[in-house]
Amino acid sequence: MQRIPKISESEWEIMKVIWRSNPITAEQIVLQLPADIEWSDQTVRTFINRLLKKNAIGFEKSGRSYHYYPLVSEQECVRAESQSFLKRVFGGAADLMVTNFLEDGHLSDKEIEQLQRILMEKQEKKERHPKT
Amino acid sequence: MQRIPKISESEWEIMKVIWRSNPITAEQIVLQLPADIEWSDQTVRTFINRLLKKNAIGFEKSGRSYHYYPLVSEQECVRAESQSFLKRVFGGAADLMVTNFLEDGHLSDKEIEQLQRILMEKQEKKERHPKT
DNA sequence: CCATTAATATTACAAGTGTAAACGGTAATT
DNA sequence: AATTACCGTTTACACTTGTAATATTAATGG
Repeated sequence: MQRIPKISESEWEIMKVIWRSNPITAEQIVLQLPADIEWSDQTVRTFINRLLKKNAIGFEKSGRSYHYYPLVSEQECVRAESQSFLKRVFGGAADLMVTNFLEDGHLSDKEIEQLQRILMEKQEKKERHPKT
Repeated sequence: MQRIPKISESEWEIMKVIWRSNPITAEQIVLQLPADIEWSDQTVRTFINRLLKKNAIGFEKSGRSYHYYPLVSEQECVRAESQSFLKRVFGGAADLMVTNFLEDGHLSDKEIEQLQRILMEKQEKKERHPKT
């Protein structure tokens, strides 16, 4: 049983809501899903149930309804998905991927400047901690 | 019928081979798959067939065997997958994604320098073509 | 020309996904 | 107390994916 369960596209939407605020009831999850998602209540509950089965979330009973909370962190899920994506599409080469994003115009000028700041910081940090 | 078909993880492996060299026979595809992939011939042919059905590849008959070639470019598939990944995991925010890759230590120092060069170039280009 | 063989095409089958409806129990309402 | 309304659980069903085995067709060697 691997640490991080495989989370499907739809399930990601549920998880994002739960990570944002938890513990949370099924009803609230439905309400907090992005407006462009139009799933029936039942559908949402199905996804919640599958996430329970996968041990991606847990719950505590509270009277009539359950309050769900994550059992895996967003951090680790993002990392796992990123690795998988990276491997599938770029054969694992992270620099290739980032380069592609830069070249392919996914990023606005403002975003590019932001990145430059981050890179700068990283560089400085490196210089202050040589070979760490 | 959308332009870019959805290509599964296994199918990506096939596509990568076909993009690298085409037209190419099924036999050669089997041979050129990464060594760590151990699929039976039949499995590979199944994937090839599914890609045909999806119109991701085409073929020309040549005697006994077919020679396959891509009908969609790697560029557009990479772009589609990236968009999908971005939307699923980062809610579409490309800068968040790149930042995450930087922060999360996926990149070596050398790669980071490389990126800085690319950003630099982009910046320069922008300055030479103001508001283009 | 026909049998052999090699390559493609069809079929199989379980697990995962998207999308719900139906069922069941418990709490609230009449 | 009986009924309703709500919430979670079970069941459903078609499509995709991973992983092949089997069937069919076409080319090639005799």
